[in-house]
Amino acid sequence: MSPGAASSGPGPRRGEAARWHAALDLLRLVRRQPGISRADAARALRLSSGSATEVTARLRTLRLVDEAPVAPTGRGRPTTALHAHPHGPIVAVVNIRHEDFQVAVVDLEGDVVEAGRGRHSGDDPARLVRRLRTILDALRRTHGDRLQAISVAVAGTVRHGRLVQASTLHWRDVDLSALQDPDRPGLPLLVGNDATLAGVAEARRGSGRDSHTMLYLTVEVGVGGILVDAGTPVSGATGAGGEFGHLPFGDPALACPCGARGCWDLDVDGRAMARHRGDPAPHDPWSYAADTIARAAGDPAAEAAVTRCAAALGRGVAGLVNALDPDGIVLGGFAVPLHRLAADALADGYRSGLMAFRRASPPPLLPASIGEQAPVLGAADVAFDAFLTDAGLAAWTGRQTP
Amino acid sequence: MSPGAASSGPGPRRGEAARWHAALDLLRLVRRQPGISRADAARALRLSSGSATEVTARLRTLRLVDEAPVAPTGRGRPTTALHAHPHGPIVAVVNIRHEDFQVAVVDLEGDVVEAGRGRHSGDDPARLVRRLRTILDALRRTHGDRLQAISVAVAGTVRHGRLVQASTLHWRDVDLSALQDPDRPGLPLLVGNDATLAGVAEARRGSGRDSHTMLYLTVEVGVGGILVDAGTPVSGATGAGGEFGHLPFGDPALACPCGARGCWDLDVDGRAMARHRGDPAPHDPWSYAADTIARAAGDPAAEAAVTRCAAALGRGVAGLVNALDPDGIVLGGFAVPLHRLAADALADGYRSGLMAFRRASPPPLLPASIGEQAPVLGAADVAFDAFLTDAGLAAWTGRQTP
DNA sequence: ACAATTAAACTCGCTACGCGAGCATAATGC
DNA sequence: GCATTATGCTCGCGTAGCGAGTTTAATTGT
Repeated sequence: MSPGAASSGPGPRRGEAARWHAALDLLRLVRRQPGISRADAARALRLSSGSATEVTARLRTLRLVDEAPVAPTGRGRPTTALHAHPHGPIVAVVNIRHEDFQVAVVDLEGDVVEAGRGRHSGDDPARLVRRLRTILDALRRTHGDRLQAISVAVAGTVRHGRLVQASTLHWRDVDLSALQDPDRPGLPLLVGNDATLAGVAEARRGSGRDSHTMLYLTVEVGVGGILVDAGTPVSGATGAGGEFGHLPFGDPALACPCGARGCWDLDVDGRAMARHRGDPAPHDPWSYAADTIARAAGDPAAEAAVTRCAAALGRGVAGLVNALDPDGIVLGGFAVPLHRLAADALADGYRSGLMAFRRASPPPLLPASIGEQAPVLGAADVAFDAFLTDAGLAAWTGRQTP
Repeated sequence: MSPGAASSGPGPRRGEAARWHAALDLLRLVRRQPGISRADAARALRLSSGSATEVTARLRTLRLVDEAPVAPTGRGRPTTALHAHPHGPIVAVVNIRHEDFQVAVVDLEGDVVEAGRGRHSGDDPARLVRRLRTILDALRRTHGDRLQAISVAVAGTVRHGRLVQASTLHWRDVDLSALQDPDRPGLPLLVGNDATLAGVAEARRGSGRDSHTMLYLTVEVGVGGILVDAGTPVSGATGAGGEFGHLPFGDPALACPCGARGCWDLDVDGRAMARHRGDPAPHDPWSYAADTIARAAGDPAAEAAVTRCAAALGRGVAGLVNALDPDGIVLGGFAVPLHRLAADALADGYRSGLMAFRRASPPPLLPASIGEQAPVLGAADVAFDAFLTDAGLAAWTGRQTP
């Protein structure tokens, strides 16, 4: 595959696309910096003031951006602030987690305009899918044509939009295409791994904001994450990239439920803590890890288990830094308390695992800053990435795509 | 960092850029498919025949493309084949290896129009740099303004265009910016790791041609490589990505010269073979590996050493597939004979290290198909990537970049 | 040999984007 | 109140790309 391949597939023709080029750039900018002034936007996009007038006027009548007066800051004619239009495009987001789910409606600015949640038993994926369909149908009815995509984050491995493995959910090979709306067959349905999407959100809006290449790592049951390069997740050919927990950093004698041996997963989560404390393998490694971390302050065995996991985490992170060369590492899930409670062990494992030339200025380890909403915001981000293209805008403006 | 960031830096203004958009796309297409017919190109770029006429005419007068008549294949007016212009832009490429170097001049099509090579003692990087400067100066004099970039591939770790570590060359922190031409200070100088650039060439023109996300791995002294996603190398924040050999897949008791422990490097190359054969650590692991591989046919100890290295290679590849999700793996260097001589051991290590859901259709292991020229062609590829931009084209057409 | 057919290149008027220059407007500062 | 400053608006101009019609160079059939 080569970059710069011309789109020979369906989509608007060249001239059409060129005409909307500046408009697209402006929308992307507004999404990245909501409330940016029109004057600043014109400078950033290198548009003349005449063109800026023309483009914003066009986008206003299309209900894509809204212009609000802004309190004057200095001399000169005051400018206006650009925002998502109150009746502009929105995406519906679902985040399927271990025992519950979140639903949200997000606008172009990344604002959550509507949010809900619910619990699920987890034993019947088909039932959950039906339930989510009902909720999404209701959203479609209230929001109508404003809805431009459905984006799903799920706690499991996703390939080509299919959930192929979800160990914490005890699901295998669940087809989520039933979430598609039959009344709007063209409506894009995007499916992604929750850690991948959380990483996207952290890279664009969270602790990874200033990194060019950010490595996101989260420990729950095992290790998940993603490398986000210039805002784009490196999720491989099928979308299943980022399963860093199944790199063989650990003891080859230990078999992983994934089918391989010596997986890093087994060295950093509740299962590792149980081994270190001499307990049998826990049924619920997540709760076991939470419990061990809670006890670490007073209980020496728990503290030692936490320390050993932190060291294993640090060593693995160092290996990934050697291989992938990020300039920022963002930690989520249990990696945050591991980092807090055993900073020295983690830093030692990290430093000593780095190639010597990297030790002068190793990339910083930062705790995630978005929290529970991260997968939701990341899912909205990738959905708007897909919308803010020639084809997506063509659909909104009513132009047909041949 | 977010994608779609508008270029607020220097470069041609928007209107200028838009005007050359189709021309750029056509040049990129000609580079990817030299000799493509004008009619096919117009279809691929979705240009009307009128626009195609206009664009090609413009590019012809600018000495960027050349049109040659083509033997008619069927009915209808025969079309013309698009090629790099014989007086069009070229890049100078240098590949610095262990004991020798290659120099080449490559055109837009990827054809090597001039090639040379030389040996170097390796003990004095400054002397080599001076020598290369002389050669590059001569190239500049013969080719004049046709020269659009200098692109350097080097057998070592590169960060921000600086060579920070080259263990086989026994160099540390060499500044290659002296290769810059003082008479043409604007001439871009690009520096990259040789395995990274070989991976780019394999992904675009070699065995990885049909992969979307290709993992390139080469064994020489240690393991190098790169993940190439949609033609773009994922080389991290500073350009030092792809050092997969320094992932801790191996025995933590073994110290690696890089400063870390348990590096994969130590399990797959000549050093590993020496351990397995009970020999002391070789001074020249490359030659030791070559020798062991040569003996593997008859010598059981050598054969066993090769088999163990192949198994270690397979296990590591599986881990990388789990983490990065490529759809094609291209093997270079000693990985090719390891794969040939111990196919079963490699395949067993590979299969058993994969997550279960990947085993149904694991990405294929393919030998590299370009060979020695791969770093040179890859270096030319990235140089032309940089040239085929608004700014690069502006420089060629004589427009000034504000 | 000479049409008929076919695919591609060329010509030309049309539309719309973005530019730039000039003008209008709304704030600050003296 | 008036100069200053930053911004938005108007309008003529240049150019890309389209599309429809025309021309050209090959094959295919009689």
